[in-house]
Amino acid sequence: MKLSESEENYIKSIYNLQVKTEKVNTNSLAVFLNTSPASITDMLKKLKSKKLLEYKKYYGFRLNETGNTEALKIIRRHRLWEFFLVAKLGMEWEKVHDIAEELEHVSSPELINRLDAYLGKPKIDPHGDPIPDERGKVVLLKQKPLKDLAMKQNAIVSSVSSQGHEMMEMLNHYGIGIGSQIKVLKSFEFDGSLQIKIARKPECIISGMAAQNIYVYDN
Amino acid sequence: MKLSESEENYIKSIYNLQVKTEKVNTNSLAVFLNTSPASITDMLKKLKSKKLLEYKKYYGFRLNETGNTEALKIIRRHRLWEFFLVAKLGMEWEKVHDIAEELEHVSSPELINRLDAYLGKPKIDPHGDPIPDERGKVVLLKQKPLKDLAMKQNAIVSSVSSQGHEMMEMLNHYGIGIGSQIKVLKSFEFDGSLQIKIARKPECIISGMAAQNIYVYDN
DNA sequence: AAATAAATTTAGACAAATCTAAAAATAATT
DNA sequence: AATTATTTTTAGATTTGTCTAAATTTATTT
Ligand SMILES: [Mn+2]
Ligand SMILES: [Mn+2]
Ligand SMILES: [Mn+2]
Ligand SMILES: [Mn+2]
Repeated sequence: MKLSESEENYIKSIYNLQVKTEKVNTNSLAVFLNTSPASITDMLKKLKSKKLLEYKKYYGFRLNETGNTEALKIIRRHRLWEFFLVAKLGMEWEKVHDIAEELEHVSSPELINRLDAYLGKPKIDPHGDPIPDERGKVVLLKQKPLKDLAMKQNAIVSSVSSQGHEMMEMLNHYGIGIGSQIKVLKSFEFDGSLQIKIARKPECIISGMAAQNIYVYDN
Repeated sequence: MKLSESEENYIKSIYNLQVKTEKVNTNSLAVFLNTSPASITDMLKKLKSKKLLEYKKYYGFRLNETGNTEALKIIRRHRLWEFFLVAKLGMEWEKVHDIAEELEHVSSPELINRLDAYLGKPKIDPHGDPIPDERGKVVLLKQKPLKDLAMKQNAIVSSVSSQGHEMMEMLNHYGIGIGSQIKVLKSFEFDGSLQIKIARKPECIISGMAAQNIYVYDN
């Protein structure tokens, strides 16, 4: 299926919103894509006519099987490029998203499969998100927000839900990265803040908001 | 200067045509880009208004200094990606052009400079064409068509003017590649065909047309 | 120097992707 | 159950890049 760059961006965004909500609605996609709701409706019509999604007017929409497959291809490209940019070109974690946002639209299957092999068929991207394989299969980590981690339990930082510059800055400050060993020492009920220990780093305290946006898996 | 993908394709094509002719004309660019002459005129107006070229109606056009600089940036990206695809991903010479045609439009300077460094700041692309450096400087080889090479003179194949599948097939058949050592043993005036010797390959005869499209430099 | 041919530009149309403002449908309150 | 608020869709424009067909300009022949 040949898709325009815009169509691809919409499909990928719908996929990402779908993870959280059953049905996606016009306004949330408009906010996510930073466009007007009218533009969303226009594109929904097109995607529906291309049989990529289920869409009942006024009642939200959702990718169908075909749409999902397409979304996973785009996400695969996006995350492989992010991996490349960090692992091979040594770019910073926070800068790679925007570049991958463009690279993901170059859609030669041979290119992507060779890139995949060249990178050693990586399973997770620099933000800790899983990279779909050639058949569109993703290995989901059993991760949870740091705030739900049991006290004194050893865990590994697996991903962060916000991947912008601000998050990066904070993580760098605390010396937290994807793969860091982490343990919660104390939790303050008042504001949800946590006292934590990162392996080979001094103890520190992070906010409840941070604790909600950092994901870990049990070790 | 922020340029659309189309504008970039036009600029790059004009640059490439300029190498051969003093002024570029509407029809040749239309043929080159496989579009209608009317579309060319439309785009020329836009590029002129963006002060990227000199254009006198009915009398042809030419990139100005700014246009040239932009063209060289696009060509740099194109050729670096081609180099990457062949050198790192092991793709074939004939397949990389179309992919680079898309990759070249991803225009993060940091990306390109890191890619350049990662590749070891290569000077020529897989087709033998020079890669402009960060400042837009190109090192031009003193090359000439094989048909103009003196008899029995040792030379190196430096580039080929046609880079499609057909050329690739023929070169592969004869065992000719960029960098091959070559010598002309005999020239047949009747049709311009040449008897040649490639280092470590059997002698063979190539057509006058081939001899015109394979470039070499003296050794 | 006309007449004819070739190249180029203009006029007008169209598809894609977006927008704003107005209308319509659905949801939430009183 | 009305009224009000929110969400979503439609109507109508706009920009970009393209096209065909007609008009215009330049080049080439006779
Ligand atoms: Mn994108
Ligand atoms: Mn990512
Ligand atoms: Mn291109
Ligand atoms: Mn090349």
